[in-house]
Formats: sequence, C-alpha cells, structure tokens
Amino acid sequence: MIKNKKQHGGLRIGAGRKLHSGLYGESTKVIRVPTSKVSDIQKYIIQFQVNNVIDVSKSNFLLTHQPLDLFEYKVPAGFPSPAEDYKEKKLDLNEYLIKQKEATFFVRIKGDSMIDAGIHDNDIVIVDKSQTASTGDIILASIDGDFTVKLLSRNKSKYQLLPANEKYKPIEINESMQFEVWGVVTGAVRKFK
Amino acid sequence: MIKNKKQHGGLRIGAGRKLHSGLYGESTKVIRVPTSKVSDIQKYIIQFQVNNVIDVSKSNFLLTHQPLDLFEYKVPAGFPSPAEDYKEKKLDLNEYLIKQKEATFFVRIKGDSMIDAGIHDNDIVIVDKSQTASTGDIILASIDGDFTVKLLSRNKSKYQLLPANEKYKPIEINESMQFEVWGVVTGAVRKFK
DNA sequence: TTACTTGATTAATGTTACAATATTCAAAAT
DNA sequence: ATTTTGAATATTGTAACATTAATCAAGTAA
Repeated sequence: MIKNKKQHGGLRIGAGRKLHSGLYGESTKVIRVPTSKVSDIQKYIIQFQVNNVIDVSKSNFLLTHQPLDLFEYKVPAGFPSPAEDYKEKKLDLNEYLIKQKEATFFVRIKGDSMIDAGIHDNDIVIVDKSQTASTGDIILASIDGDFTVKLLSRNKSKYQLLPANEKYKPIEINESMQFEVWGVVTGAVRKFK
Repeated sequence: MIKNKKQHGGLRIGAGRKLHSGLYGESTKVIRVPTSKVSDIQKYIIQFQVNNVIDVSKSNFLLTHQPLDLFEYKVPAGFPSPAEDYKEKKLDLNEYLIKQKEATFFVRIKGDSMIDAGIHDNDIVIVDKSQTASTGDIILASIDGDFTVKLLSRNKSKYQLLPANEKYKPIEINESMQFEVWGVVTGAVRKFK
C-alpha cells in the first residue's frame, strides 16, 4: 500500500532529553590530555557525577575526634543479661572506620544490588583505595566505565563480581571488558533519622 | 611553463616530527569532562609537561583543589541547582552521624533480629538518648532488664516492639513488664575489613 | 480507565576526523 | 658552509559524527 500510515505520529513539543540531564548536571567539553593521566582524571571527575548510580565524597579533611561510649552486649540472648555481659569502652567513628584517610573516600549507594550484604539504597560506603582487593572483598570497580559495588570472587582463573541480591546476575570479567578496581569497601554507614 | 620544475624536491626519509616530541613526552588522548572541571584538570596536567620547571611532587591531584577554586566555580551561576547541591563535598563521619554528642552512645549488635532493617550481627548502632521515641523509630529499650533493639510500633493503645526478622515475634508491652526506652537508633555502621 | 508500546525529538557521550601548527630532514640555492 | 625551501610526520585544539539515553505524547492493549 502506498499509504500515509502514520500510527504513533504527531508533533512532540517539549520532547527530547532535558538540558544538563547528564552525569554531571552541567555541560561537558572535550579536552586532550596525556594518556597516562586519563585514569587519574577519570577518578577525579567521577566525584562530581550527580545523576549516576553513585556520588562520591572525599574524606581528606580534618577528621574530628569524638570518642563516645560503646556498649557491647548480646541482644536477643533469650535470657536476662547479667551486668557483666556488656563492657564499656570509648569509640570514635572516624578512627573506627577509617584507616588510611588519604586513600579513603565515600560512595553513596543507589539501588538494591547489595542488599543481602546489608548495603541498602542511600547508604554510604567507605572505600579505601590503598588496599589491594582479594576475593571475598566487597569492592568498588568500574566495568566498561560503569561503577559498581560488588563482591569480588573467582571461578577457576576468571574473576567474577557477585551482587548480593538474587535479582541480579553475577558478572564475569573477561579480557574484552575494561575492568578496574577502585578500592576495597571497608565499611558502611546508614542514617535512619 | 608546463614543466616539471622540481626545485627542492626529493624524498625525505626519516623526516617529520619525532614521536613523543610533544608537551608531555608521550601520546595524548581526547576525553570529555565537565566544563567546570576543565581548568582544574589543566592545572593538573601542566605539571607533567616535560619542559616545565615546576616540579610538584606527585601529590594527589585532588589535594591541590583549594577552597578558593571551589568558590570560583560557584559564582558563574550559569548552572542552576546541581552545582549548588554539591558544593559541600566534605563529609565527616562523626558530624554526619551524630547530632547530640553528649547524648549519643554506641551499641554493638549481636544477633539477627533486626536484619531486615539492615542491622546485622556485629554492627554498631548509634543511639541518641535525647530524642523522644515515636512509633516507626528503631529504639534501644530494656524489657525486664534485657536490652533490645527493635522497631517501636503501636496497636491501639498498646505499644509493641517489632523485630525486623520473621523468625522473631513482636513483643507487646504491658504494665507487668519493666519497660524503658534508652534512646532512638539514629544510624548504624559496619566494618567489612 | 490504566498501562504499555511506539516513534519523534533532543541532549549526552565517546570517538574519529580535521585543520592548523610544530618539528625534522635533506635537496637546492646562495 | 650556510640558508632557503619544501616534504614528511607528529602535536594539539576543536568540530563532527554515531551511538546511546531521556523525554514526550499518540496509539494500542489490558
């Protein structure tokens, strides 16, 4: 049929991607840089991604010291806890969670792919980029430019990234992928209120 | 004159600019970066120009980011909210998680009764005893001398403590129990490594 | 009704292409 | 011997392109 058969047609005013809806909430430019510095620069600019999976802050500032009381005890013991069941000591969150402050940064998690590891949407994880990742570690990695927090595992000679959520499939790393480990997740914090 | 008039001609084998004779002594690549970071990045890579006298130690490039620069970028104001939202990149764990330091203490959790709230065995929760507990809050309470961390709920006029794990039953509070609220759980931290 | 599908529209993003500049070589001219 | 000229080839900033992504509304299905 030689026919005008528009089916879903019509003008869409206002359609199209919105301005500054990209990774950085602003426009971008192309620049030329020395090859050996490309990955440094990419590590730097991911901090400023706003609409992506994660947003990253640095911790290389003056860390406050705020030792407060820590009570250790067994909660659902089922039986009444005698007084000696908990002991008291001082704890400072920065000291407790950060070993290498120069190499540490924070990543806010979006999504539920690590929920079985107790990492929930909107949690902040602590990443130490000075540690070398071993299997069994939860790591921040990039795969073909996408950042992800996953459990590093190995199947024979192949590395795998395992999500902690049945809804997501393991990712097997192969040579055709651009794969980079950015650091080891050493902790997580969550705010309820 | 229709003439073959080669004057200075001839093959020049080996002629041409030499490889890696550029600014950086190495090849370059084109990358795309957010506009507001271009000058940062250029300040960074200028250090690696081979003819440049300035020899800055290999210090992390992020550390060269001065508060002054940051302020500069905010002024042009061409961009609406995103820049504004992210101007505060500092994060201090103590500040982030603790509002009332005089009234705050930590409790290490043993057991899995709050696992569905993302509180796992061996986690440390942050408790603020200055906050009054409302239904929906996760609280630290003692029942007949036993400490527990649970979700505070209400069924008609009766308060209940709900565990976040199907394996455990809700606890209904009644007058015969010695019941005391010690504080509201305002956060949780976990160490993986 | 409501939700999904489709195509139109426009921005983002990574890469390639290109033009202008810079460097090097050697033949030709002086 | 020195300078001039043009060929050869790399650098470097920017433009252009193709692909992807996001958004909107009409059409379709439930």
